[in-house]
Amino acid sequence: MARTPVWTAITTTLRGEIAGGQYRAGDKLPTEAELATRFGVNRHTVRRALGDLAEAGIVRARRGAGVFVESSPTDYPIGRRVRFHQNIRAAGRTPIKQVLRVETRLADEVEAAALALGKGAEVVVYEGLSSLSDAPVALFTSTFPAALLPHLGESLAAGGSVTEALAANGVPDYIRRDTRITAEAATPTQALHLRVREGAPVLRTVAVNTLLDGTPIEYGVSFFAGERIALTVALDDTKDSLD
Amino acid sequence: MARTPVWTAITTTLRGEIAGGQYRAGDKLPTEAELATRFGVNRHTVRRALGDLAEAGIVRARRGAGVFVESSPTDYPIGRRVRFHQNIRAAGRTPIKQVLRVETRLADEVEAAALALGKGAEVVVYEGLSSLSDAPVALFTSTFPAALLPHLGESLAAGGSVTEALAANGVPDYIRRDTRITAEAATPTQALHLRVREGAPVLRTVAVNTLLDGTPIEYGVSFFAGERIALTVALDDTKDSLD
DNA sequence: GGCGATTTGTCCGTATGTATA
DNA sequence: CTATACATACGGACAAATCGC
Repeated sequence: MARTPVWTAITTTLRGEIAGGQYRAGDKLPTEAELATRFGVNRHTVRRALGDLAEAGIVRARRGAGVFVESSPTDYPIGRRVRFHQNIRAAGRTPIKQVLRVETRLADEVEAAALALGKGAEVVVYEGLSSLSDAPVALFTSTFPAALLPHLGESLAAGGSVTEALAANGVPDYIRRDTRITAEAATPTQALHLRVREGAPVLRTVAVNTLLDGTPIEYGVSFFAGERIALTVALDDTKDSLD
Repeated sequence: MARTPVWTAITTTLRGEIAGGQYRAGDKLPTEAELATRFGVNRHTVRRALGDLAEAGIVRARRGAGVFVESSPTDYPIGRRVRFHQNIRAAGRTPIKQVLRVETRLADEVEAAALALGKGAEVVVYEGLSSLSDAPVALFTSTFPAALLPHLGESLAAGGSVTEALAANGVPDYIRRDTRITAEAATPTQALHLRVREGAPVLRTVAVNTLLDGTPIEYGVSFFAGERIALTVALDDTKDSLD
């Protein structure tokens, strides 16, 4: 059995702590000596791990100063009215949306169930890739009931945001009903689009958006590059019922 | 470059769709012929993939009837007042909590910042493993301010739930402030505890729980077996401000 | 219960690329 | 370099189990 080298474990641990938000962009990591003590290894072993992170552009070492976090994952808030573009622009970065496919076809069983459609109903399917400053972060597939939104396809193909396309089709507002989040290994196709290695961890979110009256309007499955994006669940401004 | 076999990709895709909730336990998958058409491969190739899922106990084939989902991931709701034990018991399953370590020590920088503590403050650290019907699902580390909860360590070591231990120490209620979710590859240690293969996708959640007045009371980092657990964010009963 | 359509299980064979001796 | 073995992938045929009418 091939044991994993110690430095690999250290790399993974530190990468995880940066991804998890313990250390944010600009933060200074503990000194090499401190890390060596913490992991119970020699300072050279820590350096091997830090070297890997530096090569990957995650940290940068400055002689005499310390090792600093270069890039930490982008926060992607999940909430009732989350809109990808608005959120990201608010964070001062430039979002890019690339349309991979827009088509109208019959709903499969899963889609029909999620959108509360009958058998044989048509859906508009929108597949795309969201990027941030040249780094792809999310691969998404959104499904809309074609009957409610007859001209949505053309609006989406134009390349704007989903919110805009929906607004142009008479849906001024919508809310997120629920979201399921799982972690998976990237398939080859996902790896290609998200520019991660095959088998790298990705976040899958499955969500249903509804009109204010509860009518399902969008069924979306998204895959996020797990180590570049942190989904945040903000529950600050909410009140819910008892336990 | 070693190409990945087609059947592997199909296995991963189907496993993901089951994990993502498209197909729930008891559901019937599309027929082999339908899947073959969908993926554009021969029926035998689909069978190879289904065979793998069957061997892993994820699906079960019944001749003449179809292929049915055997096990789908457990829902783990994230909300303001989420308690692991209560939730799971509500789902009719038996939760087990295993104490790996309870200690009191000085807070490191990250912990101090999260709990709004000064330098040199002491914290109670509780590390454990949550299981469900013999299957480990979450590896967690919770950190509490020792000053506010002087006897928490003993309560936790007794093995009850965190909610109970906090209640016994004068904290009748607490709420979750925010949660960050990322996907990572399992380290060897995590893989061992969660009984997944090394490098398997895990969900990392970082959360801060506070008293009703906003005082941070718990800083927790948990790792979930990504393909056995689906974090669900229910936003049904909430109202939040504008966009 | 019977019958036919559907669906999985098993067997035959063919071809191709890759790793190994 | 050749021979062999193995995994991948496709195609077809038929048996056996299941389900709906």
